[in-house]
Amino acid sequence: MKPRKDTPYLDLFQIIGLKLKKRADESIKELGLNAQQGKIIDYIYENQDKNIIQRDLADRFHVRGASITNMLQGLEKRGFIERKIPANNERQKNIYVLPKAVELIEDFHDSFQSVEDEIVQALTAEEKQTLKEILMKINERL
Amino acid sequence: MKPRKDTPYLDLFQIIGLKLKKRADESIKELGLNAQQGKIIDYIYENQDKNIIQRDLADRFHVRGASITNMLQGLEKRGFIERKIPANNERQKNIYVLPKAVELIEDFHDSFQSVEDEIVQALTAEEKQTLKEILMKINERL
DNA sequence: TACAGACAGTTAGCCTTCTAATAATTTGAG
DNA sequence: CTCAAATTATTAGAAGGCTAACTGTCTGTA
Repeated sequence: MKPRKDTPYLDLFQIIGLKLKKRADESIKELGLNAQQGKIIDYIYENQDKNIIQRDLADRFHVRGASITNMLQGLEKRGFIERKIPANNERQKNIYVLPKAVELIEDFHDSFQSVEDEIVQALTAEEKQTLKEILMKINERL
Repeated sequence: MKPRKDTPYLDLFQIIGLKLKKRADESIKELGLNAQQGKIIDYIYENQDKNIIQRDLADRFHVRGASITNMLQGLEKRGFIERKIPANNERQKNIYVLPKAVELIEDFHDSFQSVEDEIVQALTAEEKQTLKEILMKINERL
């Protein structure tokens, strides 16, 4: 007899996603930011030499442009980043990390790395490899 | 040379989780609810004979009690559910699905099932099995 | 058995995301 | 070359999550 409802993959991804979000937020809370803000600062830092604009962040993090506007306004007000309108296109804003945020980036890496380790700690090397391949396959096709 | 930052599992889980949430919301939007509301109504329906209370929903869905209060107030106001204080404990509220919501449950199942299918469509039977085992292992230890 | 602490639920206020509408600028097709 | 359409960013307002503080009820221990 089949169960009336059976979506184990959807359920597992949702629950694991929620738990990871909470772990990640918790692990960098002491820095006065949340995980999403940490990820964004890190991404800006790694890419600020490529003239990234807000649109790029929205694409990379799968959120709407309006959400990026909100987030960056907050980070700018608190002195973590700055935005400059480039000379060649007045519609856009290039984004740069300020020293106050650069100081935190190593801490972000440590925090995210420790959450990463929690995910895979119980897996064998082979399981880790298999999992990564399958997740990439799913992500590509979704 | 190692990359300065490398959290592929955390990143993949976050991105896949976000994409799935959007797919699921989209797939039941026409019913006037979001995926979380659908999941909750479905769960109440399956368990209303077991005298579930709000605390149980908070645990099952990994959200705070206050969020459940909010959600259920909305669903009650719109006539999808009702809450009754049981005779033996005036602190609690038992939760029941009303006919207006029961009608939708088959549609929820179809919608969630189609998102489920999207997740695993590109996988072999063996990959599906392996993935489920690994996800369950990760979820248990998180 | 009385009452301190635990437990269930609610409220208020904050934060982050979303959609829809809007403004300003750039692009490209005719 | 021009102007309609596309692009980038912003705002306002709604929704849903959170924490902290609170009310009311129950429970167990001294």
